[in-house]
Amino acid sequence: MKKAVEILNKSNIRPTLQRINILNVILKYKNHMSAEDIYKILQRETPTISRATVYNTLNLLSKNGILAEVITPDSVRYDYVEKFHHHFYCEKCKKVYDIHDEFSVPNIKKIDGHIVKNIQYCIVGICKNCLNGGE
Amino acid sequence: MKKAVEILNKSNIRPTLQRINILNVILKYKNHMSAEDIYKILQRETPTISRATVYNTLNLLSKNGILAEVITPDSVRYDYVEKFHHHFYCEKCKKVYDIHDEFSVPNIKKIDGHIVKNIQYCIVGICKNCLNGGE
DNA sequence: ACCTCTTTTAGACATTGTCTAAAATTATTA
DNA sequence: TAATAATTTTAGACAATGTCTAAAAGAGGT
Repeated sequence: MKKAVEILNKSNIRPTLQRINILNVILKYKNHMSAEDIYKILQRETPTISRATVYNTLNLLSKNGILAEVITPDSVRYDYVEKFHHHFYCEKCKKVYDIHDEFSVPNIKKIDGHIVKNIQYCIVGICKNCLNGGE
Repeated sequence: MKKAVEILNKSNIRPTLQRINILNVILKYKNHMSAEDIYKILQRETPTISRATVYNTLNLLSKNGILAEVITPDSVRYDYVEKFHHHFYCEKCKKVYDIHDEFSVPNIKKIDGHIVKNIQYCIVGICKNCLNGGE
C-alpha cells in the first residue's frame, strides 16, 4: 500500500512512518473520524504514538490540501476528498454523511477585510437511520 | 435592552432567575460567546450557578429559536439573532464576526432521507485585525 | 562521524461538554 | 393550607477534545 507515501511525496512532506500510518487509517476507514478516533486506532498497533503527533500531522495534511477539515458541533473530522462534496452531521448518533447534492458555496477569498481559508456548509439534523429508531 | 422575561414568556419558558441571568448576559455582551464564557461571567455574580444549568438553558433557548447556535471549529457560540446573517471565525484570535453579505443558504428540510434542523455556513480564516498583527 | 534541522514522544494542562442523584423551587391537588 | 407532584437547579464527577513543552530520537548534508 504505497499510496500514502505517494500522496505525501507529492506535497513534499517527509513520509515518516507515523505520517504514513495516520494517512493510512484515514484512507482505510472512510468514516470522517476525529483526531481522537484516529489516535485511538493507532494506539492499538503502536502504543507509543503521541497524541501531539496525530494532531500535528492532521493539521499539516489539512494545510497542504490533502485532507479536508469537516467542522461539526462537537469536533473536527478529517476526510480524504477526491471529489468535492458536502457533509451532514447527525446530532443524535454523531455520524457524518457525505452529501453529493450540488448546492454551491460562494467562492470568496476575502470578506469584510478577513481572509477566507475555508468555507463549507454545516448541515445538522437527525439522520435517516436514527429516524428509524437507530439500530 | 429588551426584557429577557418577555422573550422567555413569549416562548412559554418559565422565567427563572437563572434563565433570565443567562439570557441577559447574551443580550448585554454581543460577543458570540461559548457556554463556558457565559458560565464564567455568571459565576462572578452568582458563584453557585451550575455549569449544567448554563448548558441546559442554552440548549433550551436554541431549541425554541431564541438563540442561534453558531458552529465553529472549537466550540458552539450563542447569538441572539434579530436579523439573519452569517458568521466568520478567525482561527487565530478565535473571534466570531457578523457577516451581513447576503449569500443564500439552501432552504432544505430534508436531504438524502435525513431531517435538516440547521444549515449554516462555516467561514474560517484570518480576520482583518489579526492580519494587521493583532493588537 | 559531526552538526543541524526536523520530527516524535510523554505527559501535564486546558477547554468544552455530559451526566446523575440529591436538593430546592414551583405548581397542582386535596 | 397542607400534601403531593413536577420542574428546575446544584455539585461535582466524568468524558472528550485539544494544546503545549522540553527532551529524545531520527534524517540529511558536509
